Amino acid sequence: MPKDRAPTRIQKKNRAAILEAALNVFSAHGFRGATVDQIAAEAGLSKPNLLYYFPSKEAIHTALLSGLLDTWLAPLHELDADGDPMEEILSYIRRKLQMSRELPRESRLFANELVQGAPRIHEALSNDLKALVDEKTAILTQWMDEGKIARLHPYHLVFSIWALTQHYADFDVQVRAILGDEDPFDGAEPFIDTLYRKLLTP
Amino acid sequence: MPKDRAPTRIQKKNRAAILEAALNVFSAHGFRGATVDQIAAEAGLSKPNLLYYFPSKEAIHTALLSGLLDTWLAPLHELDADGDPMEEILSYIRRKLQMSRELPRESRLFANELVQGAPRIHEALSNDLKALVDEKTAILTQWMDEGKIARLHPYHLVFSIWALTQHYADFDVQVRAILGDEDPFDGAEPFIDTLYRKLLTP
DNA sequence: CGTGAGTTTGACCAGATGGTCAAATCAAGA
DNA sequence: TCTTGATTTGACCATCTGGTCAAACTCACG
Repeated sequence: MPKDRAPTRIQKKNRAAILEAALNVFSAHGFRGATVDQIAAEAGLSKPNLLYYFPSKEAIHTALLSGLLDTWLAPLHELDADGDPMEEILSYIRRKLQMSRELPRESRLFANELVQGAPRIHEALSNDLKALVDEKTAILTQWMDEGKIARLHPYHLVFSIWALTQHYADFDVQVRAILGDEDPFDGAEPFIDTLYRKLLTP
Repeated sequence: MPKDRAPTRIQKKNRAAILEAALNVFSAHGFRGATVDQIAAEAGLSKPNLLYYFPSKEAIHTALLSGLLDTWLAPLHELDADGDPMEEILSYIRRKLQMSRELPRESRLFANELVQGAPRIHEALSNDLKALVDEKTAILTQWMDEGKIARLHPYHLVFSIWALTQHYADFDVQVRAILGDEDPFDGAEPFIDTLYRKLLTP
């Protein structure tokens, strides 16, 4: 195991390569379906060498998830209580949809974990995520109280945004099987935009 | 392997027990994460005995998926071109949501498969599912042409229904982590109902 | 009851998989 | 250049896992 001094050039490069490879493999096969050999091969390292940088498969997975959680929640963080309500929400949705488009592996990584009961991130859900959502739904509720947007169950409003945007990354195969050559996101963006404009208009 | 005559009493009982156990295990851990021993134990059989009824793990999975596909698509099948457009769509949505509530294991079984690229049901998606969706979106399009419901991209309308309803089964842990004790479906039903009333009203 | 088909199982196997270790190789600063 | 810590690897191990098989047991029916 590398000592915990300042990471060397090689350590930086290899750790990054491992996490990148792990993202590919874990998002495509889930934790149990991924093998250390596969990750090592994809990172261009031998298995013992990979295990020199991370003590176990579990450790790689954990590092990956916790490293990406911030990225994943960033769009919601940006929701600003002082902005225009409709614009704030719609641009949150656009950011979420863009993440599904540009970071589908990350979306599927979390989806895999969640579908199987989130054994490894249950804590983060009940703490960080819950806190963030509570903070932001308070803003939504205030906007509703002020009559700026339609009154709706704020938690379910958030769930609906997650569901509609992440669906395109998580169930990509299904979407494409039905749409054929059409780009999913070309149609999704205006559709979702229209949906929320109608829904949120008081 | 049992001969393919009329199945005996014991064959019926054991096959059913195996599929029930397999549904539990596959939906909770995915194909790769499930073990034959686990399924056998949960079905109350020894592993060799289980493999007397199904030739392989793969075969159990396939039997399960193809057996459930009809159930899974039934709500959409019922969408009736001759009914009242708004009522037809809303009751389709209610049926879908009810399935998420009552058959969450089935939902997660498919979710697991889809998130990982649907290696085992890709064909069914491109054939059966695609055909059914095409048939039903034709009805939706006609209703739009007649001005009975708002004009929207019909495929994305269907995707949105799947996303919003299945989200509650597939990502149950996350939803519950945020809602706490509140029953997810109590809030989801009126929310989704309101959403589609607003969205579909021309 | 006898019998043959249907059912069940303990013992076993081969390959996959996560992980270890000592030895070899490499890199960078003194 | 030399030394020392960082890096890499081949060989290896224990366990898990899907699957096999022959022998034993059970059941239904004549």
